[in-house]
Amino acid sequence: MNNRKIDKLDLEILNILQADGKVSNAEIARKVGKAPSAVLERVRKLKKSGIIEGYECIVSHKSLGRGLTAFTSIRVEEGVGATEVGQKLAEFPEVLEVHYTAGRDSYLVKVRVEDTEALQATLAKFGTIGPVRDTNSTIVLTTVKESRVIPLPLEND
Amino acid sequence: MNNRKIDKLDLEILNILQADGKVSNAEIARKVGKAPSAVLERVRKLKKSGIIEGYECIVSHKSLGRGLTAFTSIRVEEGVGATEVGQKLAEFPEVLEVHYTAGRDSYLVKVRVEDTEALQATLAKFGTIGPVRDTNSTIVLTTVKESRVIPLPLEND
DNA sequence: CTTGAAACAAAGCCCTC
DNA sequence: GAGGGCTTTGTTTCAAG
Repeated sequence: MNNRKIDKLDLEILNILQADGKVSNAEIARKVGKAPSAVLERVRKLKKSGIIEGYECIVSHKSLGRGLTAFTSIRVEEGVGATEVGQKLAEFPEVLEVHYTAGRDSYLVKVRVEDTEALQATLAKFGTIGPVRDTNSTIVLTTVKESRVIPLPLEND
Repeated sequence: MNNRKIDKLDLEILNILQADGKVSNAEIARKVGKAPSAVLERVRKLKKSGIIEGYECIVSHKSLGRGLTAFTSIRVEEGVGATEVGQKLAEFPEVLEVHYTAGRDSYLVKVRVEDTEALQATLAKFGTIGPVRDTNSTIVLTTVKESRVIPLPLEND
């Protein structure tokens, strides 16, 4: 979590990488008009400082029997133990996201499973976690957009 | 969207790629005990058939002034035009996900912005979309897990 | 940040099974 | 059809300026 100074060239590189995580350093170098070794050094520093968190291969969940996405709001017993609940929720492989949210003490999790039957099984597992009071699921019918690309300001900070 | 037959070797390759989107074909080949050219051919077919959707570079939003994540439920006028609303929502760069959900006619969107002020501005923009009735936002305090890695069954289909 | 050199990987071809 | 081995091209990586 090092807070390095990010300049315009870093932002350019990050934008190119966000558009396609598989571009080679050589091609980034061509696009920004610098030598490949210079770009390599930048990318390495961005990775080391935690600004680049990693690279993910996006696999089609529909093609692989995980066609059902649901968002489940989970109310937990107020007070202590809330953090551990989040950790336990994160351990389920079918739970892709775990967010602790404001408002009433609750988590919002994104679940990706095969069908409604599997969702029911997952919700039942949630119920076995101690401080979990109740759950409220919203089934996704169509996903129009799903990305992690964040807009980067192209001026300096 | 070709429905090819996925065998165990494909699943192994996908698991390795999901764990690290930047591994080289050569290293995958070493791990699965096959020649690099064979793995390359598999990966290409997986990409072509849509099972591999792409590769994303994950950039730390906190490091780059997008520290606020919110989930906003958007009720829309029932009936026609619902799809266009989803498309319009997806055009906002700060809107990372757009899901059309069951229940009442509504979208669930994930928004990533700088602060609450920016969230307010985004919500105001949502309001200018014709069929949008009202919005309901949940602020994320802590994100415990955020991934797109789906668990792959290691037996054949 | 650039250059140049060496190690490595990608991608195409041809061969075998 | 699918994988193994080879070759060429391009990329990564390091050292030195």
